[in-house]
Amino acid sequence: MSDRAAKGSPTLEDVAREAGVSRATVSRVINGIRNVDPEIQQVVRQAIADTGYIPNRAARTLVTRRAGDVALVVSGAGEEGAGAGLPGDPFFGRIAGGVVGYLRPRGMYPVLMLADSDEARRQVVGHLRQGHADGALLVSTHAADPLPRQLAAAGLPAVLFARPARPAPVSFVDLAHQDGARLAADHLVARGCHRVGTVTGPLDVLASQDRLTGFRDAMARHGHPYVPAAEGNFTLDSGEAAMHRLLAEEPALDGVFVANDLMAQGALHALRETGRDVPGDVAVVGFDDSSAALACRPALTTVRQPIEEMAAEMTRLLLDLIETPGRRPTSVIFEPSLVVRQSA
Amino acid sequence: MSDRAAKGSPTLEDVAREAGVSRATVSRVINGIRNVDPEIQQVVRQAIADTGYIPNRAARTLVTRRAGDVALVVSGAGEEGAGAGLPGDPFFGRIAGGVVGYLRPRGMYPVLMLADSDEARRQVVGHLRQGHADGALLVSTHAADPLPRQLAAAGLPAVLFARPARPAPVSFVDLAHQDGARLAADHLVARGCHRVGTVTGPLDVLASQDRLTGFRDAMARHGHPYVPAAEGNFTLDSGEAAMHRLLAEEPALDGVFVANDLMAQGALHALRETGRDVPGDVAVVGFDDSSAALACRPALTTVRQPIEEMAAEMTRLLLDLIETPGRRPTSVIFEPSLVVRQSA
DNA sequence: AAGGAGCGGGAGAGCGCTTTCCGGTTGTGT
DNA sequence: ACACAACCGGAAAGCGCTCTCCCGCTCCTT
Repeated sequence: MSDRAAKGSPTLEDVAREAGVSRATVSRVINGIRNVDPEIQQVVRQAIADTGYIPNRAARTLVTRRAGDVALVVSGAGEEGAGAGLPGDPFFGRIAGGVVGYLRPRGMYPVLMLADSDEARRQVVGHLRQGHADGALLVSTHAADPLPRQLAAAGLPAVLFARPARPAPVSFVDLAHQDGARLAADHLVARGCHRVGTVTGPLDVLASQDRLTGFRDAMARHGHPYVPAAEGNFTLDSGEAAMHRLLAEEPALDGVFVANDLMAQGALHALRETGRDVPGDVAVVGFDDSSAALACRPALTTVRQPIEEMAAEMTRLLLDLIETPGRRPTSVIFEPSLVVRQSA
Repeated sequence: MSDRAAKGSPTLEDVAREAGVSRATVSRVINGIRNVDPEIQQVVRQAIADTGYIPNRAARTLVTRRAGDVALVVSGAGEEGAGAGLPGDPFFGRIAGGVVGYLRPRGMYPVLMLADSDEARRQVVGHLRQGHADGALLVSTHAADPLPRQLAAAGLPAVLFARPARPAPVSFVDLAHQDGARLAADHLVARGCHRVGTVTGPLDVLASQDRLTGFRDAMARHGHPYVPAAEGNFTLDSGEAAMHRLLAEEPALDGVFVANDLMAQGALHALRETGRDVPGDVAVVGFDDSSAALACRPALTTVRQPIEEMAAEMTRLLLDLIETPGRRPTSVIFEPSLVVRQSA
């Protein structure tokens, strides 16, 4: 122990010598591959403990060609467009939480990468190919993100959060946005709202489109063929502005579905400014069940996305893909649920 | 090209053959170490381009004993205590943003690790020692986090975000919390507030203590020997409750300093509920300049922490430490600034 | 009783890279 | 001119691990 303390951490070789067996045997014990005499196993384990041996990841990766962790790529964050992306986006934290929650019990960790420019995307692909990670979890904030294709072209396993705008043979998880919108519509109608509008997200985002069409379809089924809509871009300010526009078009509005909670918070401000009571005069339903929903007064009734579970599933799919490279792309769609609070 | 396409990605050997030089020379060109004849360099670069060579990270790590990335460890997130930790904490996103911003130009990425239990902490230390990362950036949400010491004991380079509760020979970055509190006090006094109180963060957190004492000291210098305080735990609800308590003690309050924006948002709710106008009746100053500050109506006047810069500096310190192992611990303290909006 | 299947263990060949050591060439000082 | 240094490129030794062979043993089969 004293002699090898000088030469850095112990290696397999050291353990083997200590246990009086070969490197191969120690490796087998560690990796639980093939049968090894229980007695020898015991000796080896003792030797491992005695030497304080810790396997060297790089050496293992070199021969197995497995890095043993995955990349969590946030694409298109800082570029022009909606939310601030990574910073301040509570979404990101929840996704990361779900990913880490699934990975950790398996002794893996995500490598965080941002791809907010073409240059950055190139770098990300390059690093993945260097073996930094075995695959990528991709969260695109942009509709036309080229990264999914680039990853596919490089033959790198990848799973997306949200269906890609341009169809591609890639696995993904997503939410049944239309069903969520329907939940909101049903709730507003059940409350007795007659003049209902909606504040949408940026319409170049699929999720926004789905929420809008889902909402309109559901309202149509309830006998409301026309639903006024104002487009926002998922930020609080844009929600406030959109709400004002909606009120200008339909001053007698008594119910509104807002495509995310942050904009709903802005809508609440607009409603208060114009002297309307929520939920007395106007009922408001948000989307996401983010922390913003609880920060609102009145607290927001909202459509919940099970982000953490979705992130965990996304991770599961990726590990599957890494495990079985030939596997065909899969998609898993989650069902949203309505969380009723004070605003509607 | 055709023959080696079959056997996976090209290696140094392939490039060397293509360029008609030895592996060593190619390696030297790639790493820019020692002088290599410019002409040969050109040939090698061409060969690299032709073969589409990408260096294998594991092999490089194995011999250089450098992983080439760092861990971003969030410690004590899910455990009992204040904020939800990672999920939903906008802080985390901003820190991550600052870290990635500094790392990316250097071709590095952070590995995200959560340490929310003793078991998890053990795992984190283990993985770092396996060579997963060369050092750790540690964000502790808990006062008495054992991780800094464990890392130090394992001889792993580490830099903390925020001064550790128990003094330790570790580098860290922090904010001059007292100065921030003074900024708030000066502003409130300048506005003509006479009856001023404060909502503090959890007092087992150093930052909370500093903000409180800083605020009290500054108010004392302005001739206000006593400042009523109510303790919150950095959540919106706790801020609202604390504000109510403060109002009970001092109904004629005309100014309040709240130790973070989220609680300030709650305080705003309490003030509105009790029929007080902000800033007319009561001026409110928050802390952090987080996204919550902008979500408030009126928008929050707040003390800004340059989180991104702090995170970048933290990263710089860590890379320094990795570069020069013997280096002594350093600390860098950032100065806050006041962002004046509508609430005060 | 003899042949073969099955199993547990060791030897050793790499995985792809960096880096020391060496030899040959060219430049420099006296 | 000659010794010496500086410089550049190649050969080769690993870094620590996995995994394929291979060998010797036991045990079952016929």
